[in-house]
Order: sequence, then structure tokens, then C-alpha cells
Amino acid sequence: MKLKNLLFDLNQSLCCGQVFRWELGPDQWWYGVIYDHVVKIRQVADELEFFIAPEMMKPKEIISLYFRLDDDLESIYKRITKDRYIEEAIESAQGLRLIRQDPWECMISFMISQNNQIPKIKRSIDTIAHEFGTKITLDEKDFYTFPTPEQLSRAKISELKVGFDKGGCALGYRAKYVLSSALLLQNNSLGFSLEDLREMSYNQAHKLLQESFCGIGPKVADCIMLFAMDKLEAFPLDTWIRKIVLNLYLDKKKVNDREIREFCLKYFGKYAGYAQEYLYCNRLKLCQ
DNA sequence: CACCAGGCGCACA
DNA sequence: TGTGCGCATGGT
Repeated sequence: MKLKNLLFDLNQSLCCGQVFRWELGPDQWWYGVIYDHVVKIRQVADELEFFIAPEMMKPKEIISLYFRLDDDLESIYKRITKDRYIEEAIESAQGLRLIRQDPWECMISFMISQNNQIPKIKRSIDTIAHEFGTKITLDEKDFYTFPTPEQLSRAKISELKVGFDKGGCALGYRAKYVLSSALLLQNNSLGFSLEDLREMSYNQAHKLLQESFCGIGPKVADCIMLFAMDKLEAFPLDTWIRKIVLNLYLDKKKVNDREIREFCLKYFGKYAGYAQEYLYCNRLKLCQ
């Protein structure tokens, strides 16, 4: 698939911490699961090469949808480049695109991310998929889809909670959040589906997520809004971003999260979420 | 052995 | 509405 003059960097997009289940093989191909398909993919200059299993009708469309290839990155850059910090962040991660994730997997992933570290988050999610997902084979290697709410609701709380050494998913106290969410959706007891949230306004969906599920606060809700609900104005405020924004833009003043978010939305505009991702990607440089 | 991690729920003012 | 504390587990 030719990207022609389309700005895109596969490695940057998969490495920046927005998705947890991609792995770079020793063959330098990326392996991952998009919705319910295994994908093997690599980028060589402006050529995007990929294989998908099981086979599907329009593979290019799922790739284009997942990697948001119709976002106009150049005009997004124009809108969010407000100063030299964000300019340098964009420069060093040129072509990074937000990824359009499955809402359910995204919700559980970021529920697990709270008070946790990325390598362990990845391992927990991989274990969940391995234990409760559906097996798909590509190149004689086995991959597992992220389990549906129904599949995950069959888990025992202890299987999710206890450590890897005991055969669990090491979710600790988050296990109850994950299992109760699976049950709520599997029973359809909320009166809405996660897909319905996509049709709502940012404020409505952001609020409803926190009211409906235990384990979702403002930050996790914002991750779901940004990474799965097409709400590009969402600005997830984690420990890194909070520190960066306070240091660079708010002169280290004592400002609460609501005010930080209001500032960022006003400052970066309707693509604030893209600005967040580029800042997060450069967090180590920006925090020193 | 301490201490912390892409936060959140809860108990209190 | 705002603040402080504890949290399961794994890693340093």
C-alpha cells in the first residue's frame, strides 16, 4: 500500500504508549491484533506492507481506519504548533498518528494502566488475551484477540487479580473493576453500548463513562475519548503531562486539573489530544 | 529493604 | 468542591 505523500510513521505510532499489544519481531515486522484480526506490518519508506489473518474483504480499509490515515496531519500540526516545545516534540516524532482503538479493549487497557507501569500493563493485557481471548494463527504463530465482555465475564476474580507467578494476570486491586465492567456490558444492564458513546458529545460521554464504570476517573475517561471515541479535543492528564504543562506553560503555579485541562484546550485548540500525544512521546526530554 | 508506577475510590472537611 | 490516604502487584 503506497502512502505517496501521506505523512505517517508506523514505528512512532506504535511505540508512543497509546497501544499496548504490538510487538516488533526479530524479523523487524510488527505483529499485533486489530479488532479481531492478526496483522503483520512494516513500513519501508512510503510503502506500507501488511498481512492480515483471517483474510478479509477490504484490508486496506481496516488499516486506514485503525491508523487514522485520513487525519490531515499537516493541518493538525499547524493548529497545535504554538511554541518551540511542541514544535520540537512534533519534529522528533514526525508522522506519529493517533490510533483508533476498539473502545472495549481501550477501556480495559487504561483501567489497568492506573498506578502501574507500561511493561507490566503490556504483560497483563497479553495474559488476559492469552487466557480468555480467541486464538488466531499467522505464519504458524499463535495470537489471541482481546476477549469480548462475554468471554472476559467468565473469568474468576482471582485469575485476574493474582500474580503472574501464580498463573494470574497480576491486575491486583484493578481486577474487580475489569470483571464488573465485563459483566455490566455482557448483561447489557447499562442501557447503552460503548459504541453509543461515540455519537455523544465529549462532555456527555466523558461523564457517563465515569458514572457507569468503577475504575474510570477523568484521566482514563479521557484516554477512551481520545483513543477510541474520535474526540480529538480530549487531553488525558497523567503524572507526566501534568508536570510538563505546569513547568512549561503555567510557571509551576498551583493549578488544579480542571484548570490545566481548560488551559490546554484553549491553548492547543480542537486537536489538543494530538498535542498531548506528542508531548507524552517526548516526556523524558521535556521533564529533565 | 524501601519506594514508586499513563489514578481512582473513599472518607472526611 | 476540595484534600489526603490506601491500594495489589511487580520492578528497581
